[in-house]
Amino acid sequence: MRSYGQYCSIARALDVVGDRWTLLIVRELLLRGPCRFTDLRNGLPGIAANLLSGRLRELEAAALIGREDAPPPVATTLYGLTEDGLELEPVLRALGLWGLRFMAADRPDEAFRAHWLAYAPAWFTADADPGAPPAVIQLVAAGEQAVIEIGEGRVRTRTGRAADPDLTLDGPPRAVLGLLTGVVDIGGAEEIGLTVSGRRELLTRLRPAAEAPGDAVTREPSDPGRRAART
Amino acid sequence: MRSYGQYCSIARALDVVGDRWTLLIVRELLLRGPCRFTDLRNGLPGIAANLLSGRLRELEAAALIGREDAPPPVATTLYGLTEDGLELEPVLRALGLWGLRFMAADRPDEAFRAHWLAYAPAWFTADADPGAPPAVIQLVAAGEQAVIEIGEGRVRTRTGRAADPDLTLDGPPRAVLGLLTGVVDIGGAEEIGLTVSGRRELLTRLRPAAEAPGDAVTREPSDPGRRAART
DNA sequence: CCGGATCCCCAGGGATACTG
DNA sequence: CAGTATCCCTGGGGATCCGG
Repeated sequence: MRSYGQYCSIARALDVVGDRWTLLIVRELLLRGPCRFTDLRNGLPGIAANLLSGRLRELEAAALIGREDAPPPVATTLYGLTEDGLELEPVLRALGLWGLRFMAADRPDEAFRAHWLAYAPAWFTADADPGAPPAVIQLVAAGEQAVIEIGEGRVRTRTGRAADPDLTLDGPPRAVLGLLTGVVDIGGAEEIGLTVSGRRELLTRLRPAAEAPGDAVTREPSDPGRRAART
Repeated sequence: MRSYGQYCSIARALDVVGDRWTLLIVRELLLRGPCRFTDLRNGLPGIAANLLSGRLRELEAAALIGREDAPPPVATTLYGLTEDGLELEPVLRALGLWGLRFMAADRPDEAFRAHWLAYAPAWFTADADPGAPPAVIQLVAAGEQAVIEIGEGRVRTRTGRAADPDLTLDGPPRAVLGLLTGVVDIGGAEEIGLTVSGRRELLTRLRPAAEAPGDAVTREPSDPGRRAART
């Protein structure tokens, strides 16, 4: 990316990760761990191969990712985040939290992947009843599957199926994710195709981070910049 | 921006603010409050006028900014952030914090503005001794001036001059900001041209957020995505 | 099949000039 | 002051092709 030429940490950060696709590549590596070229391509539907290869080179030059040769059984090169790259997680969290507000809009032909189904509840919900016994929720959306495990105040997720879930949510992505992240209520979710089976009351245990008091969205009273004099 | 076509809140957020210059426009409005076209242009050195006008139209369409007609004494239109736009602050904070690591590199011909000098200590430092009496630090860098006011556990800043500062820091931007944000130590800062006059011990009271334990950079033990199965 | 490289085309960005 | 208009050119999208 052409540099903005501004001595400001936001501008300098964007000099490095402001290019199109760059933050989404970091998202993939953050959510899935070290990936092969093809894994990345599959997790980034719409990216051109030359662009991906170019970005990987740039990211390696900036030391945000590293290239490791996998041992014999795999025998291919894996791309993984370096420490600097991993530290972009707060940026992606903040961006993803802010982006929740757009998840209610219906855009039928968007791509969808299981690990996107998994990270959203892990990042944007909390266990509202830490003392309660562990519970397992199965998610199914657009053919992709993920599992939520709530317990000990944590919300953990993984892709795939659970052996014996306490609750199963099945429906279009925006019904499943919309309900979990709080942009749609349960009535609205069922109206747009959500199927709920099992212990419904578990839903009240998952507290969406969006719009909740005291979370990252809430700004603190001190707002330094706004007070900046006009010279 | 062309949509990424992915049903993921990060991708959808980038559909809206991922375009070149867009987040920097939001930065300006966040730091300075409602601005005129010319103020924005001045705070965004390097942007082309047509591009700025186009972005403002897009941001207005996305309801991140609003256009208000200022009362007679000004008699011009002001651009200001809406609630949705203001809520991008955590994103810019995270990005700016991550970008601090690049602030040590010397790029002599970068542009610099007083309000960038002001926001960095306000966002990225804390009062290490909340019980101590209030103090005022004058910053001067590349002809731009800002003031830090520490007191009651808060770090507030504004552009301009202070009447009677307890400490004055003067030097190239990367010496002043590098020292305050912790990417350079005081010895290194003086080597690259920092002049310190007044009560030096005040510097120990400003604790940089970067690399400090328990701050936003530190990832929590649960790392959901990394555990995602490979299908 | 994996990991790219090459080519062509076009939209979006940069610089400058101009106008209400 | 607040933009618009124009031109040029880079960088991204899409397809195809190639070596391992």
